[in-house]
Amino acid sequence: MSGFGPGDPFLADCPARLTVELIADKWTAVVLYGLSEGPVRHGELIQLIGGISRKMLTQTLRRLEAHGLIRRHAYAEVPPRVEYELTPLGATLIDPIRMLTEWARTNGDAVLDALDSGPPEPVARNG
Amino acid sequence: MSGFGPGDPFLADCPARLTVELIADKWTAVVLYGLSEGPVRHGELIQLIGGISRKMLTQTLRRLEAHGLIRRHAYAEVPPRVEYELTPLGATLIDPIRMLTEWARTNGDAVLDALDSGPPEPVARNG
DNA sequence: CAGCATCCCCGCAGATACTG
DNA sequence: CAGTATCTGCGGGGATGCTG
Repeated sequence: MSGFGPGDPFLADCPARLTVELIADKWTAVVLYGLSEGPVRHGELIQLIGGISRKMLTQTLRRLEAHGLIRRHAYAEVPPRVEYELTPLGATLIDPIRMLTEWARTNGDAVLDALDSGPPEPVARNG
Repeated sequence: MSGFGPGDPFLADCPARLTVELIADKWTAVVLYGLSEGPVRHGELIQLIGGISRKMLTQTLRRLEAHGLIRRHAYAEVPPRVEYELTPLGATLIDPIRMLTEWARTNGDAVLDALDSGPPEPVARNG
């Protein structure tokens, strides 16, 4: 069993794990998606996304910037204006992310139904 | 700006957020991927994935089961044998996940390069 | 407006030991 | 072998206040 090769994505210390851990964050995908239509300001993202704190947003943006997925543009104005936009590299991640949203749109209800249907066994799973 | 509609995926309290938060977990995608080729035992997953603790694996499996993405099969044998497999619903998530791995395979190096290139500004981002 | 620093708490996740 | 229970720590992440 396990037809996975040693260099197979995802398992063990393969390159794909990097990406997963990059995406496997509450906000990463959401932020990237928020930038998918062009440059957006910090404050706009806050409202657009909804539910994210300034701290988490900045943190996420910094990480994405460090990973080369987005670019930061600070304009020397008052009041300050800072825009973020996808890099070409970052833009390539939008498609995969969009697939996730498509999946959600299609199967979201099914997941919710499963959740409602209640846990198979209340407790005591041994044996 | 923001050509996103109110019901648009990802932003605010849209359905896609459910999926993101489902996937936005260190192990969810990895476990699903591990099951993508057929039923796998608990212990096999541990070794296959590498780095996950029994506790986290069980926890992840339970959640996926609750969400209707995987199914649990416990065989009344000694020693006990338990297999997990994707449900049809869960199987539909493999494609999106695979896209992520494809992306990683293609762009993983670019991300690592960006990381090495160092942070744009060492410190003091204000202004 | 954007961002950093600080404080603080809750929960994730590892380690360990026990049961069926 | 599979799973649970308990303890513990570390860090994620919110709230707040200050700076440019």
